[in-house]
Amino acid sequence: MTTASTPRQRRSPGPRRSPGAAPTVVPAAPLADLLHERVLDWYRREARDLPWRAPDATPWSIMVSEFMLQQTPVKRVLPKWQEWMERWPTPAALAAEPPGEAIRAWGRLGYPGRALRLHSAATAITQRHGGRVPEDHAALLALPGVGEYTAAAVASFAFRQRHAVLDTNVRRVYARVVDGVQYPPNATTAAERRTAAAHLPEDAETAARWAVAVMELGALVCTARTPECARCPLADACAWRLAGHPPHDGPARRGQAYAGTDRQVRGRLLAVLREADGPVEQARLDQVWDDAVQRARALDGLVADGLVEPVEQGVYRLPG
DNA sequence: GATCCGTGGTT
DNA sequence: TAACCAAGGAT
Repeated sequence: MTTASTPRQRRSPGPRRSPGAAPTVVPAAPLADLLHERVLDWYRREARDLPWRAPDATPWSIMVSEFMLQQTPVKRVLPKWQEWMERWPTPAALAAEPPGEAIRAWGRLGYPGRALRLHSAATAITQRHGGRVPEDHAALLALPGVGEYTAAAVASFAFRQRHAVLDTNVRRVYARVVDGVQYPPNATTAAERRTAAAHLPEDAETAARWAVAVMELGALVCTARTPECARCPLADACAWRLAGHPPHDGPARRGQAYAGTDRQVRGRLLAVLREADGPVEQARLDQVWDDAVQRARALDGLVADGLVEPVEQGVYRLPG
């Protein structure tokens, strides 16, 4: 649900503190306004200088960054995003090439299905939206590979709309500051959406800055393992800190095994196809994994997912 | 709602 | 070192 049409909080034009003045009486302004000022001030000072946040970033470049950043760290995305923007500066440019080129250019970012969906999204944008990334939240959500988070992120970051942008960083900040727990639930809950909506600034532009600022706070200060509360602008208001940093209560979140899984096999198979110029013989694919049953299952899965295309019996390539 | 889907850096 | 973590999405 978008929060754009359901403003839940007033924004009273109460007296502002002079910049730099120490907070004296906290309840003077609504709590939310105080949090906003703190985080926005912090963001002004500490935000990373990321290219997709630059004034000349386009909605498309922002959307590409969001796809790449789905489960992949900023540091690894940066060089690949630069390459993509030079090669495919518009959705139409990407759509004009076969999907296999997107998969190849995705390199080792991981989850290559994202590359395929981004190519599909570029095609849809070119065909259905005149080559321009749609501003409408529902239209964004309808694009392949665009889910709740990405739709809100693009609408907020690119089009300055008022949406709750709930990523893992933001969820962690709210879990700590508001709920007083170390970690958010495994899956996003309705309660979390309500919390995020309730803390969203009224004004759209302010909401957009708040969205990226809270995310940045979670990424740089309120980190998963070793939060640096000493640097946190919300430290004195954080329920988790005030409660003495109680450890996560409940079952440990199960780590995702990788070694020996189909995913690892798929990764190796696709790596061979990515690095090859053209179609690849079965014999070359057979070398990446001993277990023939698992190997065949992984290859079938790649074909079923549209990441690999059978050319003829025993020959495969990236989709053309 | 649980599982699957890559890859590499950090602790 | 094994486990954890990283701007999620689809089924």
